[in-house]
Parts: sequence; structure tokens; C-alpha cells
Amino acid sequence: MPYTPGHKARTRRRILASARRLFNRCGFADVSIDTIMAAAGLTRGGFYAHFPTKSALYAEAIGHLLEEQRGADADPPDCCRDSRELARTIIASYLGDGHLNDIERGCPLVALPSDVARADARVKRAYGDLFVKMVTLFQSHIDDSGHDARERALAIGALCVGGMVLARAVDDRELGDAVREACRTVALETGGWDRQSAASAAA
Amino acid sequence: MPYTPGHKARTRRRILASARRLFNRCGFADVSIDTIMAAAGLTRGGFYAHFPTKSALYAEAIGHLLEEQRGADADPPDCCRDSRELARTIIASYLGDGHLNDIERGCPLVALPSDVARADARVKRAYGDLFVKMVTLFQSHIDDSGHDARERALAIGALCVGGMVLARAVDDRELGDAVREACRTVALETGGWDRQSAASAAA
DNA sequence: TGTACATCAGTGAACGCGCGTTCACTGATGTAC
DNA sequence: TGTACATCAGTGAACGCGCGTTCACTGATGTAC
Repeated sequence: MPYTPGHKARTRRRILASARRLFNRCGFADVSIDTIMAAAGLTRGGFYAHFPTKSALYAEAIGHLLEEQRGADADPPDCCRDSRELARTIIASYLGDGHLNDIERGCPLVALPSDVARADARVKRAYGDLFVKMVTLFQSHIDDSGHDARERALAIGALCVGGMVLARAVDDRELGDAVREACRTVALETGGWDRQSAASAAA
Repeated sequence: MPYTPGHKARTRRRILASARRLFNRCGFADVSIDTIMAAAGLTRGGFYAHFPTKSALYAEAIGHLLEEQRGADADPPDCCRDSRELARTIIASYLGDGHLNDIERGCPLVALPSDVARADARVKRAYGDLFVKMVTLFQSHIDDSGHDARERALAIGALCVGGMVLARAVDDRELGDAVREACRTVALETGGWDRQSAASAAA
């Protein structure tokens, strides 16, 4: 048994990480296997010892985005803050400048939607799972855990993803900022997380 | 002067129409000039008599989407209906089943966002202009034409685009339907167009 | 009205390039003795 | 402990294909006479 047991698995993870970043930045068609392997410090030929095909890598890369996302996006803030504050933070961060610019490590829901819409079922399923995770997170912070909490959470998800997608697709910085700001405001409203500031505005 | 004066211009429009449909369906990279020309009833070689490059066609195709959009999307309903009813109709139609399935003739804001995010400035500008047109339409129907009408219109635009983008990217039909329905509800709320049904629900 | 001509929209073969994929080979490594 | 060996992760040249682009040519058309 040459090489240590975990060796190949580690290399595989390195390829996946490199693919994730590059797909996020350039989409599926505009990234070559050469580029992915080079970014992982390897050469072309070794690829097929790890993945049967470029498409398979694509599907898996999107699936595996979950893990890295969690860490990057919602780095757990003080556990004592109330739900409202937490929701506020998540939304502000998601629609924030950092996320606008860091496409490679940003959320694939934002980076790849129209690419995924054309991809096969496996890829779309991975994308859907990620979106559901996001929506469930929002839902858990909605006070009114009644009948329409899920509906509100879905709309908040669409505001976050839609707002950032539009901001990235537009050439006009001011327009992009305005869209993100509008989505943030309406998302907080929709989740019932704006009452505090509404109260302080009235005071 | 052989051929009638408008001949070449007509052919050019045919190529643009074919390109529009195909880009909407497959994105930029996955459509060949061969395919576009064949769909227009022409052959490869003639392309460069009309456009200097594939990218130029891409930019122009997105720009020219406006015209066809108007007709397809908001086919003018009875001119006597009030603003609220009109806004309702537009949003229901945008987030409706027809638009979900007719990708080729659907709105490019939905079909191409992540492709456009990677394209050059000309393409992004065309995309932004289209979005602004959409937002301005919403804004004109918001009663409170005060300070935050634009903000609300921007969020409504993000809900429409975001909701449909997500519904198309997801493999789960029920999830997609739920997202669209949630976006519709919150969009009407955000525009202040829900009061009538709120009143009738209370009655 | 009919014919020869000039124009140019469109044709299709060809070129060069990059990409996904294959494959014979290399060389680093853990193991058996 | 030291050496020969078997394994297999990774290499890089090569293949075939499709695509964007070019270009010499064709043939349909309006015009001049």
C-alpha cells in the first residue's frame, strides 16, 4: 500500500475546492479541467483518477458547497443575541459588500442560478437543497411560527438571492447598492424583524 | 443596387431573433454561431457580414430583448382597470406558469443573470436598463408616490426576478411553486396592492 | 420589353485553436524480507 | 537497520472534435441600355 491511506482523498478534496471557486467565478462551460487541476497544483491527466467526467465534478462541487458556505457566511455570532438581531446580521451579511465582491467564496445560489437552470437533475437538486437550508434558517427566526412563516421565509430567501444576483449582473454600482438596500429593508419587514427600528423611528 | 434596400436589415433581425431565443435557453457559451444561423435559415459564413463577433451579437441580442418583451409580457389589459388591478396582473403573469416554462421567449432578466454577471460592460448595461424599465413600471403603480416608492419598486423587482430564477433552478416543482407564490404575496404586500383582498378577507 | 452587367448577400470549405478525454509511462512511497 | 520490490497517484503527449473566424466563390437581384 504505497502512499498514506488518506492521500488520494485529500487530493480529491483539493480538486473539489479549486473547482468550486472556479465554477463560482466563471460558470461551468468557461472553466477547463486544465485550469481546475492547475489551480489545485496538479496536471490534466490525473483528473480522471478522481472523477469520471467534468459534469460529475460539477454536480459534486455544487453539493459540497454547503460545508464551506456555513463557515464563510454565518460565522456564529454571540449566542446570546436575540433572534431578531441574529436574522438582521445574517441578512446584512448576505446582502453586504463583502459578499458582493467575493464571488469565488460567495454563495453559489447567487453565482450560478442561470447555469444551474440548464444543468442536469443532480445539479439542480443540490442547488434546491442549499436553498431549502437557507429558507429553513430564516424560518426558524420568524416569531410568528404560525401558518405563513414558511411563506415569509421563502420570500426572504428570494429577496436575498434575487437582490444579490441583480446587483452582480448590473454595471451600475449605485443601482446595485439601491437594490441590495431595498431588499434588506423589505426582507426585515417581511420577517417581522424591523419592529425595533420602526419603534425607535416613531420615538 | 441588387436586392431590395431592406433585405439585409431583415436578415439581420432574423439572426437577432434566433440568437435571442437560443441565448435565453442555453446561455452564451453553449450556443454556436452555426446553430444560430441555421435557426435563422442561413449558413455559418454569412454571420460576419452582419456582426463583427459573437460577443457583439450577444450584447445586441440582450439589448434588443426589450422590444419583444413588452409585447410578450405585458400585453396591455383593459385600459380602464385601476392601478392596483394592473399591478396584480403584471406580477401574476411574470411569476406565472407560462413564464416559468417558456424560457425562450421569457424575460432575459430571469434566463441569464449569472451569465450576464460574467459578461462585459455592454451586456451588463443592457441588462441593467431592462431591470430599470421593469422597476419604473412597478413604481408608477405604487400609490404612495412619496419618498420610498422607488425602494419598494426595487424590492418588488427583486422578488419577481429572484422568485422566477429560483423556481427555474430548482428540480422540485412544489418548491418552485411555493417560492413563486410567496414572492407574489409579498410583492403585492410591498406595493400596497393587497389591501383589497385583505379587506375582503376581513369581511 | 428584353438582355448584359455590376453588385453584394449568402455559401461552404478550410484553418487554427482549445478542450475533454485517453493512455503508456514515471517515480514516490509503504512493505516484505 | 537496510535493500528490493510492488503499487498506484500523478504526468504529459496525443487524439478527435467542435467552435469561432476567414475567404474565395456563387448566384439572385435591380439597373442601364
